[in-house]
This record gives sequence, C-alpha cells and structure tokens, in this order.
Amino acid sequence: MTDATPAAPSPAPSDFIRDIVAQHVAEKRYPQIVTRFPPEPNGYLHIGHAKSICLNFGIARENGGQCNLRMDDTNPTKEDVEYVESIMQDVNWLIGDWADHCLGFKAHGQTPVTVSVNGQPDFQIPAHFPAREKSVALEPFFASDYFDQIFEYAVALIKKGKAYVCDLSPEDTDKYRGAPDKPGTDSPYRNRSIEENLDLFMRMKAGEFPNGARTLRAKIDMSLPNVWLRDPLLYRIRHTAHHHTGDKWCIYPMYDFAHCLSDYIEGITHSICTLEFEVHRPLYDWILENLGLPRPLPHQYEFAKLIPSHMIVSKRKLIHLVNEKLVSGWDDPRLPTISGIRRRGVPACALRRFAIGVGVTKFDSMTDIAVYEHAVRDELNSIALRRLAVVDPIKVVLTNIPAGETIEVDAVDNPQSETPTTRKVPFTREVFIEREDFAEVPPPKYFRLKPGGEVRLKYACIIKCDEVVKDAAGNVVEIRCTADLDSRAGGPNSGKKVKGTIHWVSAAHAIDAEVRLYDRLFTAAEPDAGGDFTKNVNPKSLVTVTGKLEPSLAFATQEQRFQFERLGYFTLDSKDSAPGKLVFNRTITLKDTWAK
RNA sequence: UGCCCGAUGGUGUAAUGGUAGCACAGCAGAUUCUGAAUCUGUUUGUCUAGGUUCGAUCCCUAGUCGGGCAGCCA
Repeated sequence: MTDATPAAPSPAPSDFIRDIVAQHVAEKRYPQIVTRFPPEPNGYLHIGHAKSICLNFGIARENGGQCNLRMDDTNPTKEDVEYVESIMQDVNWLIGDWADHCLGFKAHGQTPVTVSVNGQPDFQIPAHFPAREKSVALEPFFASDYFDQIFEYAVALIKKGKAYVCDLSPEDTDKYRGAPDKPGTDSPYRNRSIEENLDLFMRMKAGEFPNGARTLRAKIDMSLPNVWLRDPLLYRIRHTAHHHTGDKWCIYPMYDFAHCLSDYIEGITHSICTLEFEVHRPLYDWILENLGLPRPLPHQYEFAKLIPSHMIVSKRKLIHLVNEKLVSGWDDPRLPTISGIRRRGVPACALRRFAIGVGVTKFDSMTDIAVYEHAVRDELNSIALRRLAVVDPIKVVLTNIPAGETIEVDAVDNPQSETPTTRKVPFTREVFIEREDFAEVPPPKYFRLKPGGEVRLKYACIIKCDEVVKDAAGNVVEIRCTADLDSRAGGPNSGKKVKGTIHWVSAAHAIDAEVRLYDRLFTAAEPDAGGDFTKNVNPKSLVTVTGKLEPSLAFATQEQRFQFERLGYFTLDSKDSAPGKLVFNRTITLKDTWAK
C-alpha cells in the first residue's frame, strides 16, 4: 500500500481471562485452546463486537489455538442470511492477517458426526481453516447445524428424569416463575412420567401443537434464588422456517440449551461472553454436567462489554437511525458498525489496537471516544500518503509569476517513513488556499495569511499578501500576493522562517471531488442519557463540499489512505466513488490544538 | 425489601502482601515547511469504617455506591 512503516505492535495484553487461560495452558488442561465468536445473525456487527472478536481471536492466536466463527441462530423469527454475509465480511476484515490463521470454519454442509470417546457415543464436528484450505468449500459454524444433536441431548435429559414437557401458557409460566425475591411454584406438569414426556416431546417435534402450547423445561428447582435455574425453558414451539435449516423444524432450542451444547460439540474450551450472562453460568454448567458427557467440558467466562462515549451501539437504536433515515444505512460512515467504520476509512489495525487497548475487566465503564480517535490517528499518521487538497477554496494570485508558467515542486509522500519518497506538484500563478487560512482582521496569535503578512505555501515558497479583492457585498473573492521564489527549497532564502505554513493547490491543475466531512454522530458523551438520543445527533456530522485536489489524487485507489495536509485523513468512499467522479470520506481530522 | 457481580486520577486500566505505574485527555515548554507528528516536564487516584499483618489497592467483616437477573430474545 505505502512504503511507510506501520505502527509498532503493542505488547501482548494481559487480563483476568488471559490469566485463567495461561494457567490452563500451564497445567495442560486441554490439548488446545479453542474459543469462539458467536454472533446472532440478526443485525450488523459494531465496535462492541470488535472487542469480543479481538478478545476471542487474540486468545486463540496467543496460544496457538483456534477461534470458531459461529452463527448463534436458534431464533428463526429474528434472523436472516443477509446478516450472515455481513458478519463474515466484517470478521474477515477485522482479523485480517492478524488472526486469520486461527479462524475456524467447517466444511460446507457439514453437520456433527457421532464418534466413540472412552466407549461412549459423542458428537463432534471437525474444524477447517479457510486461511490454509483454500480449495475446500468452507462456511462458518451454525448452531442450527446441531439441532439434531441438541434434540438428542434433550431426549437424554428426559430419559434421566431431568426434563419435562410443560403445558403452561407463556403468561402462566411467568407467574409460576415467581420473582427474584419470591420463590416460584412447581408447574402442575412437572411430574409427568418419562414415557409421557418422551411421547409429548416427539409430538412437539412432529408439529402436533401450535406455537406456545407446550415447552420442554429442565427440572431443576423452582425455589432457587437464581431465576434462570427455576426449571428454565429448553425448547419452544415455533412454526417458522429457519434461514439455514428451512422448514425441517418447528421446535427450536433456547439460547441457554443450545449455546453450551454448541460449545461442547465444537470442542470449545473457553466460552467468553459479556457480563449479563453471568447469572446464566450455573445453567450452562448444569446442562453439561447432567448429560454425563465424555470429553472435558467448556467453561464460561464473562467480561464487561465496551461502552464508547458519543456512540450508540444498541441494536434497537441503530435500527432506528437507519429506518428513520438519520443515516444512509448500516454502513453509514458515521455509525459505529464495523461496516461503517471500514467505509469511513479506519484501518482494521487501528480498530484492533483500540479494541485490545481498552482492556478486559468485570466492571462496566465508559470509554472516552478520544481513545478511539487517538488509535485511528496514530495508525493513519504512520501509513497515510500526504496530499494537498483545499476544501473551502479562495483564490490567490501570485502577481509576479507569469501566467502559463508551471513550476514543479517536490512534495514528501510521508515524512514518517524511514525512506520518504516524493512526488512533483505543479505550482502556478493562481492557486487555491483554504478560506480559513486568510484573515483580514486576524485574531491574536494568528499564524496564517493576513494583509501585509507572510506565509509559506508548503513545498513551494513564501508569499506576501499585497491586496485583498472584494465583491460588491464585501466578500473577499481574491487575494493578490507576491511570491518569494528564492525561498523555495534549495533557494537562497529557503531557510527563511515564517510563522505559518499553509496548504494550497494550483487552480489550473486542481481536480474537483466530492468531499464528505464526517464528524462525531452525537454531540453528547452519553447520547441516550437524557431520553431521546436523536436529539443529540450532531447536525454537522456530515458536511459535503466540493474540494480542489492536487492532480495526483485522480489516481487514488480504494486501499490507499491519505492525509490531506493540515485537514485530516481521507479515503475514497467504497460505494459512491468512481473514476472521474471521486468521493472522499474524511476519516478523522488532525488533532487541533490551536485555541479558537 | 432475594441472589449474583463489581468499585484505583477527568477517562480507560496495571500493580495478586513490599516505592501506586501506563495510556488517553488536560496543562507548560522545546521543536517543526502540517497550529499535526515528535520530545521534555507536569496537575489529578486506591469508596467508607473496622480487622489480620512488621507492612494492605491486594486478605477478612460490615457498610456505601454502581451494575446485572423475573423473554417461549441472545
């Protein structure tokens, strides 16, 4: 992409989960460390998922293990293949060449096989690695591929007298569950015979009952303080086609039943999830332990999810922004979705560094968006090609340069590079500068161009402002200056110091491009703190202008990252840009420490 | 008013019985053909009360505050 050196890799992270994994590795508890990233395909991945992805894949790569991508698709009424596609794309982009070698997939269409472990039947599913098995048709794991096996496990639980079919209505099920501070009541169907339970469960599967008529429940204890242990539902009836299994099933396992078993079947060792699942852990363990499984069991570990300031990550609110057309879609560059972040021009490496850098703890906290922005700037600073572009142009005429003369000046592509390269930029009598870089009545400590003042045109020479031309309304339309050609690089006055250096582009050579100036979507640190988060939408989160760009930018490619000098970092828009009709997105501004 | 989890500068985190450190943000200065980057310096912290100990951010007890849990969602 560029010859610039990427930012140095951060030291290996350490946190309480990695400590646990390290201990397990030391005691050789598992043959290999296997984690998983299990999104439900019912929405787009966002920056919060990025933290989870980096944690799970990070642990896998640090331990020579693997991390399975698994669609947690046990609820057909909410899920869709559209999301499966976007999730795969986002994960692939994020882990890039950082952890792609750990990415676990399965053979296309593969479902678990029955094997014998210690003389006991066992379900397993072999993993494949798209990074090194390119000729094989592979796909992510799907919890729905295990429906047959999960059903078998349910039958096993029934046979052990540890699960029963319950006829309570949804409302009654709620009532019988009690409350956190009040014990529940046993279901009247709790003590059905194993035979009756088996018969009823088979008939549930066969589609004999309508939605909501019956459920399969674990038989635990209705008086336990943890409500998730009060005979939790294992299966519900849903006469709905599934995006992956079609109309094969009309009963679907609940998250709690499917998740631990999916983990087990895939041979997951460390099942890492967010804090709200902490109270589910006893159930996760109960199911696995009561099935008498022959292999080592996976265990669940919880961490606090990422809460970034100035962003909204709630799926419901994200959908609202999309549906109300407050943004252009799920990949709007202002959204904290991974697709939006990617389209904005943020390198995967920068997102990763942020997601890893925030750390892993067990307490909720809000991460200042400035930390994210710093990670983005820092990465971009080291890789972005410097270019000259003017976003709000005003014409400057250099009266002592003849019309028609073109002076080629050398401009550095990236001063951060160990071996900086240069390019030629045309410099002529008429140039555009940024309107902001001229002040007829300058505030104190204003370093830029002012009447009678001098400023350096970067890579070219120092100019002096002689005259300000205004229109009838008093607006400045042109600035007339004298160029000190001896102050060019290598010239006798090249060492002359002026306080300000500004960017410019030759009017005759400039190319026009649409430039989308993106800013934070929300002005408030906690957009939804005061009720209606849409009230906090930043009206200037997108300002579209026509910019004047240096001619070399006509050949910009999608992969390149640019710094428009003194303005910020820019990237071609992946959707709307076309040759001859360029569209640039501002990823982020440069840090601005000049007190306004 | 049940159970579970947690609490370190403005923010995010490290220190697992022995000098409270790092990053971001802030401030001051140096430097600069980007008011960027870089460099230097710097302000601000262990929730409270007891206990154990030569010594406690760390272990124990109580309190305070915060979060989570009562979907046939995940």
